[in-house]
Amino acid sequence: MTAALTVDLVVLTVRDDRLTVLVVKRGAPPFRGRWALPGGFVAEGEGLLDAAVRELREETGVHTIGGHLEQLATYGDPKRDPRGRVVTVAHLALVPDLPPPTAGTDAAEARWVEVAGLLEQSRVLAFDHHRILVDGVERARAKLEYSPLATAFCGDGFTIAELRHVYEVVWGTTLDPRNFHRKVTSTPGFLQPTGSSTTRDGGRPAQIYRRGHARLLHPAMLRPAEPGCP
Amino acid sequence: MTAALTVDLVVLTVRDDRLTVLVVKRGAPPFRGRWALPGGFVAEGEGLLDAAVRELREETGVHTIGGHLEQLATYGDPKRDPRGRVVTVAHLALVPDLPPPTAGTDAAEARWVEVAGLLEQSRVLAFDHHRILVDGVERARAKLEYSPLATAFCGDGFTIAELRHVYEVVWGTTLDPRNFHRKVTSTPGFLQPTGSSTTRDGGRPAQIYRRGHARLLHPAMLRPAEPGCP
DNA sequence: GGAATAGTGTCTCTAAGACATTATTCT
DNA sequence: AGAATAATGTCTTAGAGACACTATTCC
Repeated sequence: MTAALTVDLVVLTVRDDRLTVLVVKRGAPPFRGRWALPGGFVAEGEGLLDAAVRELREETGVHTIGGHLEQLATYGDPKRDPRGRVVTVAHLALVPDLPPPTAGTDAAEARWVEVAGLLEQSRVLAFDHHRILVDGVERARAKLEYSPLATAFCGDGFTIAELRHVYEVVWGTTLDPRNFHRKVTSTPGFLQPTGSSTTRDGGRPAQIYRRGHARLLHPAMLRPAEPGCP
Repeated sequence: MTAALTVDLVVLTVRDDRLTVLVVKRGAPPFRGRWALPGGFVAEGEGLLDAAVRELREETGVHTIGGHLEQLATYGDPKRDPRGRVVTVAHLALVPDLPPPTAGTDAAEARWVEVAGLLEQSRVLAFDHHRILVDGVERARAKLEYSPLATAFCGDGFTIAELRHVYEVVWGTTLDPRNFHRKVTSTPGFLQPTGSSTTRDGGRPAQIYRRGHARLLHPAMLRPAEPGCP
């Protein structure tokens, strides 16, 4: 069987103490005027990841430099698109806080929206994008546990407090600063000291780190158990 | 862009103390006569998971009852298929040891092959199926750590020794029987006692368990660290 | 000096790793 | 009785959680 092929993007960042996702207002039918995840058709002779990078740049002006981009999952329900058989390969991007996105060609408007609200209202996003968002957020939360990927939310250099803030916002919990400090500094390859430190008004300056070369955390940093789970 | 859409399957099982994968000998070009992962085109109006279930049954006679089937990843390199643009949604299936598969319509032959050998020889399988196999095996190994999915390799009722054997074969390690026993029986929801026990010649009978209702293990059962990793 | 933030130290408890012993069947 | 396999128990140690203190900057 032959199908139209698109990529969609769950682009997450941490802004103003909130986990936010990039959404665009659709400028063309179907779902014209509705909010949706950025995405679009894969071009001839174009790889899937390449298409995701291109769509992200074209439609929103966001570049993934310094961030992280990976394939999330593929959604191919026969009825997911009213136009016919459209299969989408969803991708997950984690990026540092960036200047407000600029809407591209296909999108009437692009903006950051708090994830929490979108997770509640399953009818806001077009197509099956609510499900894709749910899966993307869960993937991001899980990946923070066993990979150093939280650094993708930070800029090039960051402090341990900033990194901890990322964990707290993505997981929606609070973490003990001292135990967190011990954990991340004792995990080999997680962080790389730069030697420099912050300048700020009031308070001791903080060491600035870069992401290390580790790709997996051993042992993992588990998020606090859900209340009522055990 | 429009593309042909297929599903491919990494079907793993534990046979004769070996992790084995189901492969078929291709009965039609391209790669006619070469070994490949089972799979085929998605039908009109058919969901991706439905297509995977159907192909598994059609092409090999294997049914996934009692096992596990999930989406693995999607492979869409423009050059991955000489026929043109063919995007495949790979799936991962974990099944109990089953009677020898029967080749279906598209396949000249179907058989179980030890994974270890295929991982070494990256040129045996057609298309990019070696890469898909690598990803599938790694996914399976990782999932045993934080999910009770090893039970999918066992039949309906199984002993703790059988379950441990699955872990040992999939991970390629040996595990301490006593610590393993303590771990799986103390993790809530992992196992469900049936009350019955095995009958065998020589040796104390073993309790028979069924898979519990837990879908995630807390805390995870980590495989022994790779030598030279830390 | 005082406020603010960064970093270190200590105690406890859970759970994993290593290892010995007891229990229940069969021949 | 002896072989074979299942199940339980103990000691040690690594690491997470809870919590108090010291350090360095700015005003």
